[in-house]
Amino acid sequence: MANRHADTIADELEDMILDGRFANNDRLDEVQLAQRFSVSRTPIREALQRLTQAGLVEQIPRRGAFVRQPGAIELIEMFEVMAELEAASARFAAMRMTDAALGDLNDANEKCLKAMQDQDADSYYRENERFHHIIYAQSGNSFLEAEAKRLHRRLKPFRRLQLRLRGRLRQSMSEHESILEALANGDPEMAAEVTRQHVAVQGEKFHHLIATLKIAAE
Amino acid sequence: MANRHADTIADELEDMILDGRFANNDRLDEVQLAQRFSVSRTPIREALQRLTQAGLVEQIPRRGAFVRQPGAIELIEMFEVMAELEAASARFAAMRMTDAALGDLNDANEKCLKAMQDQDADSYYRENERFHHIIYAQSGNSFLEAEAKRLHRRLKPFRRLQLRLRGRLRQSMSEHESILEALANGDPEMAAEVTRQHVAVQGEKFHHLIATLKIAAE
DNA sequence: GTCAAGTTTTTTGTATACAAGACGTTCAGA
DNA sequence: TCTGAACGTCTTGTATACAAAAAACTTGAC
Repeated sequence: MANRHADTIADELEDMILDGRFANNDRLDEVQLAQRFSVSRTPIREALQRLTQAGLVEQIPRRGAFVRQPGAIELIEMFEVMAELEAASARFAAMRMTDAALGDLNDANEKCLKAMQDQDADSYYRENERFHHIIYAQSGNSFLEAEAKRLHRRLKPFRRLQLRLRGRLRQSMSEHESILEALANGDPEMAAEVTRQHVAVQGEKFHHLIATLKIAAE
Repeated sequence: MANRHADTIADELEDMILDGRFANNDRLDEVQLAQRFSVSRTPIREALQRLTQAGLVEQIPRRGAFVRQPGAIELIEMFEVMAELEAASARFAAMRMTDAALGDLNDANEKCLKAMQDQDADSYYRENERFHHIIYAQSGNSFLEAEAKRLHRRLKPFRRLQLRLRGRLRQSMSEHESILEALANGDPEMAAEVTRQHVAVQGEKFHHLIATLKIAAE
């Protein structure tokens, strides 16, 4: 986007935070990071600014930058919004998408199915992501696509978690089928509703998961 | 958010861009801005980074920062997304909102009506904004509220434009009534649908407006 | 032993200095 | 006159220097 160093540093830090390599409220020391990346504080500060804007970091004046992992409530809220963005994408896609794209979507879904049967988690994630990204793109609304991708990426590590729940994968596949059907039929309302449920249930599953973890921790 | 100078400078520049005080593709010279704000380039650069993240400015490596006014297509896309965010807010609000908030909403709407009768544009804008912000807040989803506010603010100058169209104000008021009714009845689907239309029509009106301007310019 | 005020030490925020890439200009050659 | 390459200037990106504010530590009184 802008400069070379600050740019790549921001990306790396973003990955590190999203991968959970920092605990919540960890302080990101500028000089430490500068040494770690072998640059001065300037590009580090620019990177931290970017992460702050992205909501991954909170900067408190004269205090420093702290990683800001979303809490349970905020995550549920984010899943709710994600469900709406996906539902909107699907509604538009039902009206606007090309036959070629529908073919791609089918392809992604079949590969998802195959990955599930092969117990190939990495492949499943990749194709599942492709499935959803195709829908965003086929909304015919670049702005919506960008917003959906942004939030999708933000939620990525948490989606991974909830997919571990027993039976969730199979259920998810069946939901994909319904989405495909609605899109193929060009039924906007159905596509929106089915997609909303598909994503919303992820949020709920996630909720169950953390509730379970909390109980287990007691 | 972070530091004092860069912060206020970013806000000022944002206002200037949103107010249309810069033409599209205007280059924002760092030293010029630094002199203008009586600071060094450092806080200017931080401000520009923020504006870039907000989508108001495009930074091209080794070339500089350019103001990036959204084109007609992008604006229509943004209105489409705004309609979805508002519809989602309204759907949740229909299920979650308090009686007190419903009263506030009624109050805002009545003041809108009065402002329209008084031809008091400023007052109308203020109360209309309050009306919508109440709905965001009553979605019970802080994340959604924040996203809606962000986009709402971004579209502000363009909403102003389209409201100048003949008869739009009266129509807008009648749409508000429908929204209120759906919310009062606690009907999520109706609230979502009516709200979506209310905002979507703004996008369409805006489209008409620029089409008209284009014709007039020929 | 505890609390508080003063001092030292860190750390952020800003200014300035320096390096390197992009653009414009000029001058030579066809 | 047009093309193109070398030079010079300008601007961005990064490093460093400095100032101010906050945190941490010391010291003294109770």
